[in-house]
Amino acid sequence: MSSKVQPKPGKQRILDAAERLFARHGFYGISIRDITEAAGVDVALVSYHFGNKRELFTAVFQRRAELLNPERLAMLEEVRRAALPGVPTLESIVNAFTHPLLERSARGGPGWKSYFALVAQVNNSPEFGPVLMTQHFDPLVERFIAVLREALPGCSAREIYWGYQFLTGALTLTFAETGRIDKLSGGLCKSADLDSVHERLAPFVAAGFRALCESGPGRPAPKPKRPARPTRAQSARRGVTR
Amino acid sequence: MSSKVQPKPGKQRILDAAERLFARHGFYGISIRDITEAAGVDVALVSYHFGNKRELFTAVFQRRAELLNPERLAMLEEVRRAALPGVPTLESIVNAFTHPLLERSARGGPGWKSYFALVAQVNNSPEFGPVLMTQHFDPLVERFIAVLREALPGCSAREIYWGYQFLTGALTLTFAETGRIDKLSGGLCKSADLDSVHERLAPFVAAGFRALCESGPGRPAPKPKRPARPTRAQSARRGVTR
DNA sequence: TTAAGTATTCAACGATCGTTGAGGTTTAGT
DNA sequence: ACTAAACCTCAACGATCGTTGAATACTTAA
Repeated sequence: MSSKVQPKPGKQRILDAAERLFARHGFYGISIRDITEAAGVDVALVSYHFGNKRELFTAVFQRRAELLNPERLAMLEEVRRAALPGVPTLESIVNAFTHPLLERSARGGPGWKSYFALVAQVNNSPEFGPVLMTQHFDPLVERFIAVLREALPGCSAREIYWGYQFLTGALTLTFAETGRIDKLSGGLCKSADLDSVHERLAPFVAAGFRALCESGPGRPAPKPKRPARPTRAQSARRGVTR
Repeated sequence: MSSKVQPKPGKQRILDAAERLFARHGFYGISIRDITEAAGVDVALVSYHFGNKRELFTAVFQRRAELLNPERLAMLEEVRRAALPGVPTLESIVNAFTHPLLERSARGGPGWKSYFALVAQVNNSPEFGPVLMTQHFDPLVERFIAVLREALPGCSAREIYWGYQFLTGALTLTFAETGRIDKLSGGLCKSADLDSVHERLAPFVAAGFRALCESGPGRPAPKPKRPARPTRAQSARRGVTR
């Protein structure tokens, strides 16, 4: 035949369709038949190529993580190297963590957008999050946190772990691109405008880290030791003006 | 009979079981039979009380939102009133937004924990997020953002909307309680330790808001107008040390 | 006590679910 | 051209899905 109807092989077509549909409706919200019909292949191909539905899910999750993490790691080490003999700025560290993601989400094509939306759902899922996120991202995150600790030498590890938690929460909700901020802002902000996120996320998170680490070496003033001069956090808890 | 086997009526038993199971496995990950078996009632009761599965889902989502939002709104107005004739601190505003949630998640019982985990999943879902979050939380959020704009008079609305996006992302991932931070930190941080979150989230987010709004009245330096004195965000984007 | 209305159970419907075994087609090596 | 492996289709399996109509139990008010 001179021209093939389906240029891509079935395995990739399945991965692409599964990525798009899983991202929208979750693992249980999409059937194997939904995926294979969207991919234009037979139902049995999923079992043939991936074993079962669950393994297809992890294959989708793994495919782009393997492309992403080496680049993020290299960028982190480059940031670290360029700062020698000092330590890199918080902004540059956070940027190394988020830039490869936001860049591909903005200009990497629809597959990347779907992938990050899928990561957002998985990250907030008690069922899949602990398994998949840990499996595919933990080594990278541990290295990232180690560099953060270098950049914040006086800061306790707990503050940094919580800061990372806030960072990844903000980042993944952005990736979900639910369009909610579009409605809330009356069109002023757009979920798909990842460049706007790119400009704002690193300064936001870096300032948050600094605020966490300014509160003290160990705990951030859990109980008021000096009632005459309350910290900002304590004032906030009582609803006091500044 | 002297003692009834099931003290609660079936409708509430269904809501409780659905809340717990939907929070863990999502809307499609749980069948009506899973729910009714956990509740100890017949399958047909879901259709009788709620119409269909989807309406049960929204009923679960709505039940505690109705209890929560008036309290959050009242706390926000109280914070605002106490600050007159000035404006409340960012910390106190964020606290009014998060305290009623974190307090109930920490000490409100297992039902509340499940509920917030469900909200976390819905918030990051392209399918359910725009519908349910908008429907049940938008009026509250709009009021919250209006007060934020009062507290940040020189700040553009876009910065505040993006800041709110980062806030709600960090908050909902915390509510998901996937246990991932427990593993990452080697037990140093605990997902269920909402008091630790409570101490840190408001300072983190408030500092982030200030950083966003310091970058300029309109846009936060999207293109370098003065290359001789780059902003922190631009340095971060290039991976430059400080 | 009776009647009305609400709450719950029972049994079953058609549809769709994930998976599989057998068989057919295409590709690659020799 | 032959073979073996890889790729894909077809048809069907049993299980489970959401939903429903009819029948039963319980509660409430007259």
